[in-house]
Amino acid sequence: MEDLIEELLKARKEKGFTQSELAKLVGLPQGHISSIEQGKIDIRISTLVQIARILDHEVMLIPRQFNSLVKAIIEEKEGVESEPLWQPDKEED
Amino acid sequence: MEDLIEELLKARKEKGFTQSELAKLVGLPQGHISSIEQGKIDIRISTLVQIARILDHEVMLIPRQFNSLVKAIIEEKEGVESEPLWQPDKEED
DNA sequence: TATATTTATATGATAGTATATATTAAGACG
DNA sequence: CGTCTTAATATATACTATCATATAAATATA
Repeated sequence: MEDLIEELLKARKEKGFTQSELAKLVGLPQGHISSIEQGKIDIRISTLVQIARILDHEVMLIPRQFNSLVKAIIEEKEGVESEPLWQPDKEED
Repeated sequence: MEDLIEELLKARKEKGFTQSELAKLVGLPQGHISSIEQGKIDIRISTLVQIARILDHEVMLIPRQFNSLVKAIIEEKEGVESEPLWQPDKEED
């Protein structure tokens, strides 16, 4: 859960936003961004989604079976050319 | 944001849990599950994460560029054999 | 030091949460 | 049919935490 917060912070820095800039874009007070990034509060979903969107991210529910695959994609862990990272489960009908 | 809630409901049904069963597993009152699934409240991250975990899901922040790919994987949209769904961006150093 | 920029804190209104209770739904059986 | 019982979902009220507004502290730069 703190991971999500860390990612928000990382994403903000990557986009070069200050807390105030992000706050204005999201429509929240800057103080909230501060509290959030310090892990002082347990924000609501709508707040998370709002911030994530401004930072070009989407909040998604990932079925556990796909966790590592999705993480690999996001972290762009390339290099493993030997076997495919993913192939569709044979479930046709 | 309501999508996330719908997915929680779908996941609960798929696992065959009642609201009470889920509530007990998560450690929340059943009434919360009810309110959540009715979309009456804007729950906190920790609550979302707790419920998701019990339902074998993980809450993740997906960079926008990977949205459709991740969705395709999750929805197991197989069949598109012609071109690869994903290949690593050439960013090797 | 003075000034500007960025981040952190304090306090009252709003909304999620905990506990308990009520409503609804479906079956069993006289 | 009627109502008894049990399971499943929904609501009511007190308590706690987020959120809004404002202010303070910290950091940097000249």
